[in-house]
Amino acid sequence: MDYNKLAELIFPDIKGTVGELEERFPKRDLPDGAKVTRFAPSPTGYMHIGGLYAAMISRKIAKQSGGVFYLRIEDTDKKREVEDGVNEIINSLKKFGLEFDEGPFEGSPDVYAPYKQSERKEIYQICVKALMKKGLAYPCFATPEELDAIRAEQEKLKVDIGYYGEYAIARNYTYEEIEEKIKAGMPYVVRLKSPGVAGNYVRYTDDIRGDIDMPENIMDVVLLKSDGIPTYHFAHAVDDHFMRTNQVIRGDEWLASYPLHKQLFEVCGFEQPEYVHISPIMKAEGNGKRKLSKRKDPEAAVGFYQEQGYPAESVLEYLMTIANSNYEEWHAANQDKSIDDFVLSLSKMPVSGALFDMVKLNDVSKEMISTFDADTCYDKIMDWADEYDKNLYEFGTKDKESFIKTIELWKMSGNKVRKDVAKWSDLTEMFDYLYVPDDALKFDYEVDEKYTKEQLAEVINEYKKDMFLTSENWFADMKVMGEKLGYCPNVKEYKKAPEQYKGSITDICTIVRVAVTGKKNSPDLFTIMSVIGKDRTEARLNRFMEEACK
RNA sequence: GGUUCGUUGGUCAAGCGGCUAAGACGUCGCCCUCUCACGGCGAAAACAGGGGUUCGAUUCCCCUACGAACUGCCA
Repeated sequence: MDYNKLAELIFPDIKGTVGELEERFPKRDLPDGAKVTRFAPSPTGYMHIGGLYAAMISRKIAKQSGGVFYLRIEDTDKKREVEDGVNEIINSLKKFGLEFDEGPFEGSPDVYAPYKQSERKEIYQICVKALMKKGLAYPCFATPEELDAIRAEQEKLKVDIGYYGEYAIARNYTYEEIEEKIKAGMPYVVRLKSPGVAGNYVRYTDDIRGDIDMPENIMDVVLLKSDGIPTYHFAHAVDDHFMRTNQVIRGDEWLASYPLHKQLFEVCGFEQPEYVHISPIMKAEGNGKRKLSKRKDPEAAVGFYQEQGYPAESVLEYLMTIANSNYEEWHAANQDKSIDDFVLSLSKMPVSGALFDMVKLNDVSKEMISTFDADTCYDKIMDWADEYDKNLYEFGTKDKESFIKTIELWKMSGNKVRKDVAKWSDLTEMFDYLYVPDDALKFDYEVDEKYTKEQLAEVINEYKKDMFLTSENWFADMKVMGEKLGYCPNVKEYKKAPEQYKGSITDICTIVRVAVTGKKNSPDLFTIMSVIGKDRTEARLNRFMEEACK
């Protein structure tokens, strides 16, 4: 077979050469050890938390080595595409401080452009034509039905499933046969003529997993689909070569296709990038765990965390603790440094998938928020509320000063920091008594069953007589009042002889707290009452008498 | 079915032939304290199972079980 003739038959209009491409996309001029990494999503407009995780790691590896982090859009499958999906990806990553050095956006350097695979059709075809000239690619006219039949046969015989060896019927067509089919207008794909040999193994070294031996690829995979667009695998080889990626960081679902990718780079004459396969983020289900699923798990979407109002810093911080478990320790020892100063180590990444732990995220986020000052909180809250909580936004806009006061209230108790808030949506849930107007406020009083209604009423009635809202010695006054009613002013004393009292100062405070806030846990009660004011406090005490003491 | 990967407390995890098997979150208890918190101290809690190799295995090898990924003209 004259492969040149075949190549011209299939690609009469493709004139470029691989050599020209090598010149057009020169090697990057970077210092030794600089990593070129990329984030390469499909433009579905959906950001998965795992995608954010991968992007964070890829960017970090590039940045800490003085390299380049770029965005490439893998839009070879039109069915997946969503309008404006690209911008959504860029914007949502931007919110996490993950910006690209290059990509399909305004202001990007364009040496390696275009960054959308759909705009690189000719580049792929040049490469396929070159392969065909070398006898390493051929057209295949098999219909889906024929392929199904092959598969069925293979299943029956219990041999490897796929298009290879003796099953690769189109491999042996003569030029004349091919020409005839083409002229007849039969649709076809272009397949790799795999040089792989069954029984051979290839060794792969992964920074995370170490050495892995896998069978060499023997499949004649599809390189170009019938519409002339490349499959993922081929596009990966061509793009990562000509965009000069030298470190591919990707999910471990790609691990199994390493032998194919290695072979593709080899037949094309491309230098191999390094690969690293990161484990997915999982979710518990029943007794086992599974990958966070777009369809089933709302928390799989990055948007979920934005809606809930988790600061971007918190999410990143949590993801970093998953990526390198020594991060927490490092951060504790370097509290003045930022996450950008941490040096991520690929070899310390986990090998098996970690369960996403919302409780831990909350803890990380509480710590994070406790380090923000009130003004920073204000800005972040308003950013969030503008989109997700109009009432809160209005409150914050109308009276910034009192709003800041409420922030200080839940951030600090005296001079001690509090760590109640993990996400901004907690504000209206945990602190509804501060942020929700009284007429819209629903109290679900968290009263302990140990208190009788009469007991509650007695304390509230007594307290109403003099709410000492302006008192410097509010707590001391509370003690006096409690003592009058038979409650021990000192917790230690009370514990020594509980039978002598109705309760302790703790009970007095708890009862008033629940009456005013509905909750048994709150920041400094006195300050709360000062913030909401005397009238509202009194109204709430009355309401409590109505709703909880009868 | 085949290929490959994985399996340390409830969760995330250190560990790389010799330890009473770190730490973090969560849980529980105690202490501090002008209530709630914050903080401090402490407790319970783990090497999937079975064979080897070795003076000695959580660490190395094999098998089993369980889990995961891949096995497309989707990425």
